[in-house]
Amino acid sequence: MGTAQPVDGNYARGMTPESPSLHAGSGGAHAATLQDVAREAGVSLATASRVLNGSARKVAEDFRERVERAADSLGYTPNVSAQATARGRSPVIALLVADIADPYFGQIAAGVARGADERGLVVTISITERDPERENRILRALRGQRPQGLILAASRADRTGEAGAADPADAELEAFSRYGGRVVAFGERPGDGSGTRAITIDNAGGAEELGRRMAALGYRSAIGIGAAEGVRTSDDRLNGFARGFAAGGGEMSRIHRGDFRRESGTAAMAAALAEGVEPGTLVFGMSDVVALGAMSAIRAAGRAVGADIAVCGFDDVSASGDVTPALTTVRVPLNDAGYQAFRAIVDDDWTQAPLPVEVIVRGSTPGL
Amino acid sequence: MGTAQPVDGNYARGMTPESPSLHAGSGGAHAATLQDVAREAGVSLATASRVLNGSARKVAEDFRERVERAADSLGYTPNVSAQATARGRSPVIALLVADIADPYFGQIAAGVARGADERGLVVTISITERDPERENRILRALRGQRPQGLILAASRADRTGEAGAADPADAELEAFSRYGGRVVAFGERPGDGSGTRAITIDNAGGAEELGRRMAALGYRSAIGIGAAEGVRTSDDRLNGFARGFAAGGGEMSRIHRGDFRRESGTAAMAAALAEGVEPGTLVFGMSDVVALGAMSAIRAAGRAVGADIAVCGFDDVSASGDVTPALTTVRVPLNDAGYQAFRAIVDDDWTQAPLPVEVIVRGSTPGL
DNA sequence: ATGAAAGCGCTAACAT
DNA sequence: ATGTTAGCGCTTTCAT
Repeated sequence: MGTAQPVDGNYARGMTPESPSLHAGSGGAHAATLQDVAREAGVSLATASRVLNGSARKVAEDFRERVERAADSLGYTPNVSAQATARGRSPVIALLVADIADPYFGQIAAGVARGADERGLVVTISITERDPERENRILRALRGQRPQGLILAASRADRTGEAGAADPADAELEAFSRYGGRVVAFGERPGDGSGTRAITIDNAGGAEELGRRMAALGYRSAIGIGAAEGVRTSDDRLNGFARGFAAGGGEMSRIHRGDFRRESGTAAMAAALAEGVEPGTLVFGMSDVVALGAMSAIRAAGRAVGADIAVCGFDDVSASGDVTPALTTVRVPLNDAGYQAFRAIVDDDWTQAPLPVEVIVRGSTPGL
Repeated sequence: MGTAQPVDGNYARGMTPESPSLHAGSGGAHAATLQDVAREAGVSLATASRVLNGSARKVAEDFRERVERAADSLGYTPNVSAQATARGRSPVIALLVADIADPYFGQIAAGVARGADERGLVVTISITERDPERENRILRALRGQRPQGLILAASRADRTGEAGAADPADAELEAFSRYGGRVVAFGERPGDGSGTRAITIDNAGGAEELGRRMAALGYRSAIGIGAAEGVRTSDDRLNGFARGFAAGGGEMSRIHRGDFRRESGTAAMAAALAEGVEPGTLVFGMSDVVALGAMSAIRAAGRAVGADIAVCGFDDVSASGDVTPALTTVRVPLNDAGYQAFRAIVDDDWTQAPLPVEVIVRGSTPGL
């Protein structure tokens, strides 16, 4: 146990679905079962099962062939649910994201999917919409799937835990790992005594370096745009940036808070502009998506991004390279991070491979 | 049959997972089963089952309460796989996309997920990477899940079918619908006598209108950037645009082909530039992602987007509004389209709701 | 090496 | 209204 197995031994065996018997039944026919295959091949259920799944070779060559031919001609595909109930474990990895249309999660999901495919695992995806209650509901329903693993991206997992504050989700997660499922969370989980594994991105370090570089460019005053206090990713990035920026002689004058959505960045920036923003000020959006929103607010206010108001973000989602001026940011290997999460689920002895972050200076932060 | 049912009657009943008995077993404990609940409640398996699932109320109030209390205290969650094997149908919708990190598919996926959540259905996601062989493999493996439905976004479904050319995937899809699953494809499927339902986006119409508008803006010469010939979405958009543009007195001089990826747009545009592009020329990228790639190639070549070389695209992904100049495009309600696909699966009597496309003129195509 | 048979957790007749 | 019981399709002892 622990090591994932292919959902289906014959995953790659080139069966031809257009075999005759497939076209037999019309209306509500039923898919061929193992029974059907066994009968057709004139062998027992057990033998058919042994052939069609990777159990150590114990079947005589001629039997094996008969079975394979039968399976082929019937267009047999193992019923995953049945396999799961029989085996007591199902070949699914459940992925929880806040919003799959957000490029940040899209990248992560792509990485997870890439890994899952390698192992013939199925990935299910659930959307939390950043609503904790919704997340709890989903978590509970997910447990019913008895997935091999659970990947929490952008959930309340990403919060600074108040010591002793019992999160109902915690119990749920514990139940998960107790029953053999592995839980992987993006961002450190505070009170995790349980088997939860964490995928950590060096948010603080990357942001600090960014802050330093921005100070070196000549910026001295910055406005931060972040999520609510207590959201770890946001806090780490904001604090890291402030530290690096201060080290270079700059100062983060104020922080406007919202959430991770683009509109939030727009609104925060609009608020900042309403209070007045000096030319030469630097705006640090805690994520590219938010920074992009801020850029649009800056333009909407008739100001210019760059020499007038500089902007930088974090993540390096693909849109960041497309805007003009292109957005200065910190590149995060999100796809790899997703892949890592997958590995954290399937590898018994897992240690996170480094996920190097890298500052990328572009036109949105010209030297002063 | 046909109408989807919630995966779990007690999906929303607020159970508290942190109940005592949950913490009983340590190591490889097993999740509470219906048996456990029935025993704890002192009722039969059948009664427990009846209570815990929505079957018409036939259970006395006190029994019902006893069962619910027991389920609650044991932290019971129905085993979805077991339910699926017993019921003969599983609560999953399988979504096939080319690349989940692509905003086009991300939006669609979000719409599908939104719908699935309404019905308590699970959505699994598979990545084809636009590789037909890979897609076939996935299709075959997916059949094993016996999903209620299959949503094909960006697959070879989106190809002009050569009459009689037997696509191996076709047989697979037919098998799907024969066995009760519903198949929904984005883009018309040519030879679909089978139960395949199609989500159609008015690519030709939207592109035609775009072409007209661009001609009205004064453009007379356009370069198209599209996918390989035979890819329906691309063809429809290219042809529609050419028609509208011609109607307004313009002419699409040449077409550079590639695929749907951003880099493909960059490469195609680079090729076009190498051949020489007159100022005042309009570039129509068959999708925003491709158009964005083209914009970057234009800049890389030291040319300017807008008055020098105008660019327009199709889809209105969110990045299109962020670039400067912002990209003129045709807005497609992708999220709604995904939701529609979901409905096409769960509604027996389904007819596609209109998915209005709308031309959005922005700075990348200034009037001449 | 092969087969018979007892589960896996749940549903759905069929009794009572 | 409740309980009994035979499946669902597959895996996996346990005999042979």
